[in-house]
Amino acid sequence: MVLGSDMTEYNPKKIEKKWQRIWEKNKSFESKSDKEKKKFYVLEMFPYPSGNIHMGHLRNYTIGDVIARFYKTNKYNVLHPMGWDSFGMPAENAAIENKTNPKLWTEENIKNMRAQLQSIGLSIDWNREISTCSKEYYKHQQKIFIDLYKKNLIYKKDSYVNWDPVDNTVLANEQVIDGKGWRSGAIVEKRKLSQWFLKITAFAQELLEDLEVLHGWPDKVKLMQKNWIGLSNGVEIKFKVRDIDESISVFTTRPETLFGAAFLGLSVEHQLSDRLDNLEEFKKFKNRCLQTTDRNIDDEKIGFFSGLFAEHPLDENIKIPIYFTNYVLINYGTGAIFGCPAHDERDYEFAQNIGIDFSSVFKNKDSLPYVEKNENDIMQNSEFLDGLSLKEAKKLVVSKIIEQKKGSEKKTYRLRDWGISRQRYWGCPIPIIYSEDGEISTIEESELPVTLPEDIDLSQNGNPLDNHPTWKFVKCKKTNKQAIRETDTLDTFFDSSWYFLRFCSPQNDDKPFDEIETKYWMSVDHYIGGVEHAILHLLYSRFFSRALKKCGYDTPKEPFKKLVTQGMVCHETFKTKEENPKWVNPNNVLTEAGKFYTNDNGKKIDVLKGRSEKMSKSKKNVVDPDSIILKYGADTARLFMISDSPPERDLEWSIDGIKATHKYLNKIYNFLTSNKFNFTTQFDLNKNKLNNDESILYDFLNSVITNYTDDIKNYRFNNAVAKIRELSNKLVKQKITKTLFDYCWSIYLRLFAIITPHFSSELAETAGLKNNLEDIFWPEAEKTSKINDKILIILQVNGKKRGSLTVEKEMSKDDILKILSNSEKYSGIIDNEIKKIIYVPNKIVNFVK
RNA sequence: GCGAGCGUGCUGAAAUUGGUAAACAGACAGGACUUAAAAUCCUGCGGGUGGUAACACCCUUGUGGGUUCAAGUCCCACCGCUCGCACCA
Repeated sequence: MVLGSDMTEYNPKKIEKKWQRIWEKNKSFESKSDKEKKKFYVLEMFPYPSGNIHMGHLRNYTIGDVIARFYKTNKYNVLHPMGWDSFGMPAENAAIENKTNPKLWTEENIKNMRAQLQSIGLSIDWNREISTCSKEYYKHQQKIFIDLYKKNLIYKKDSYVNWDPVDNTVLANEQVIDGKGWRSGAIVEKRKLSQWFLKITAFAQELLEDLEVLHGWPDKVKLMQKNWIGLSNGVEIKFKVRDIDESISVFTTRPETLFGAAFLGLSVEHQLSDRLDNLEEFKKFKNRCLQTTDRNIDDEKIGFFSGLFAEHPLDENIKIPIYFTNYVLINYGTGAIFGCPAHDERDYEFAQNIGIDFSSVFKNKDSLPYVEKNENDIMQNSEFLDGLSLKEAKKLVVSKIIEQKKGSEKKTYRLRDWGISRQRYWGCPIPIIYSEDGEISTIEESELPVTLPEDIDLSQNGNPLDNHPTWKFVKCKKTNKQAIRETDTLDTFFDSSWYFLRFCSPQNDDKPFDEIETKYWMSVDHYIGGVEHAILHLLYSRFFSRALKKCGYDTPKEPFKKLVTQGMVCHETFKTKEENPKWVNPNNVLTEAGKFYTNDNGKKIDVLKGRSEKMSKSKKNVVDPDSIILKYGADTARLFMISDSPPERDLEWSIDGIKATHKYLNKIYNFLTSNKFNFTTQFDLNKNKLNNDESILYDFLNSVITNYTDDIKNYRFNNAVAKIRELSNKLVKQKITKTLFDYCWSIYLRLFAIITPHFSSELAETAGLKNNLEDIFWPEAEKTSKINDKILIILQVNGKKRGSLTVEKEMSKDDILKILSNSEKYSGIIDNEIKKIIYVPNKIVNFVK
């Protein structure tokens, strides 16, 4: 294209730097609490500083930024901070690999990623930046730990963990692959360790019930949390063990089948198993059960007879054998069940394996196992219940059990307490010491933080804090006795369960957060992040808010008012055709005659196109956002990220899409620099002076403002982009009066600025705007703007379109019929065969024949 | 196995409370400009029938049924895909 004399070329690199500097200099995005102003807290889930931002970050932060900028121009006091979830294993692993220190590695990464995020042009208040691995952050976290401990919301208990015998460390479930340690390859054992737990189950009911209040959350996420908490209503029943002074409690949701009990099944981790622990046979059995790390539904159900019998709670003459089994979970209910093989598939399978007799307790239901629950089924083989319906039997059994003090009604949750101990170095130290006499005490508040030692040796096996020559040895200040520090560190989910509170007063040295500030800013109005955090992080954060409240902090119960879960960024994948196919980077794939191949040192190798999958290093389909921003600019990248797919859906990455997006910005930039216009916020022309086409355009402009605003508010960014492109397509093509031209393009830039801020700011400045674009109030649509009062009515016969008619708005049915009968084209529609005419004003006339 | 969601052109998608299906894009094809290419601009782009043509008509939202004047949208069944949980007593 020949450049016009006045035209300047679109140079994103130059203008993006320029505007980022201006925003920084003007402190455009710093937020101060201003009680007079309405606040808006936009937060994206903070990143783990792995070294480089990826497309998922780019998408996440673009979405958040559009919202933050939208509310800012709508004159809200916006809080839009950023920080780093900077503790965690990757740093430790990288440190071992690169022979460096996790702290240095993390700090390097943060520096790099901060620069990358800044190059996107995000409207972030960088003054509020926090990092969870900094002393200034974890000092307060240790205080929170102590507060929770004092309120009995943190406790220590023995629990079985995944233990890697080679690396001498505990592994998280996701680090155990096929029963082996992900790094060492050693077979993972279950080992009993004393671990710290957070009592999240104390809030199970509340966390469940309050889901109903979360109107701004996707139903899907709420349902996932509901299922995760997993409430079931049932009865806890005590079975007396014969000959010894013990009883076993079991939980059941089907008390009406109590006379179908053929055995008691106990987890090998049930405390009663201690009695058999010196039996060599049993030890073997127990180990076998414990070794299967991921207890699989396909595992054969095995049992070990305890030698003991229980009494039936409602008939002491019935003797029930007690078995230890591998299919009863210690973590659910009481770790013991009564087995009813006739009416439970698992118990049925077990009874078959062991050879236990059983019979149906429902009349005419002899095809076993019969697991349906039909309220009208009639009982049999159940003593005093015989002849009653299931419904009646249930009621009667429960009342008898309660009456005879053999048990009570109970709610049970699937949710378990949250284990927060990690035998790792790179995490927040737990502020606890153990004196020589075994007493556990918390560190004095004045002595916080307990800092991590920097001179550590990561090359040894096991917990580096435990291995450190001096760190753990201390003297108890209170008793002057020798003591040892807790060497476990906290799970990083602990770090991220309250960071959104810290953002409200990130520099406060005295307290985790200043309650005047949190009172103003909390809750987070919009929280945006990946759906993979639907359960853990979000549930933990909800729990923390409640737990902190119990500790006397003034926090809202629900931290996140509205939750937006964005989809993944996907990209096409290619594989070689070998027997063990290798992934091939799409950039290295060429096409020829509809076939795909790649070049390997001059050799052509055929490859197969796979389906589009989430970008990942292992599938070699990653595209680095940095390179895209460098080549096409941040505005192109931002616009592409939100143009095509709605946020909650997966986004298909396409370089053609990026190119086309860039082409569009280029086109508008060139057009507006060669067709000079003056930026204006006012339309000072008598609307009656507009010609017909112009008044249609003016109406359209107002409809764009309305719809675009609505779309942005509701995260329909792809629709918003479609509207604004429609507007610019019209404006580029149509010849219009200068005043209207100026006004329309000014509106365009104001609307578009939240998506492409550098681009819009630059063009607005070129057009003579002296202030900052983001300080101008969001445009408002003129509600009375319908200069053009015509409307399109669709004509249908039997619901099928037969034509259309342009009429005055709100025209009556009779008037429309009159027009139709006078019309040459449509008079034929109206004949004697019409049975009925359906008229929907301003929309449709349907003739039913 | 249980629970949830989704199936619309070659592709990403759009379609307020049921009311013009395919907006806005991408890919592709043709044309203009050019020695040529790139860039840019213009045109076409779900399928079919008839017509030289403007145009007219028919079909089309995974499959089959239903409700309704009217169904992509609501209801039932089936098929397919995706996600979450998974021995939860």
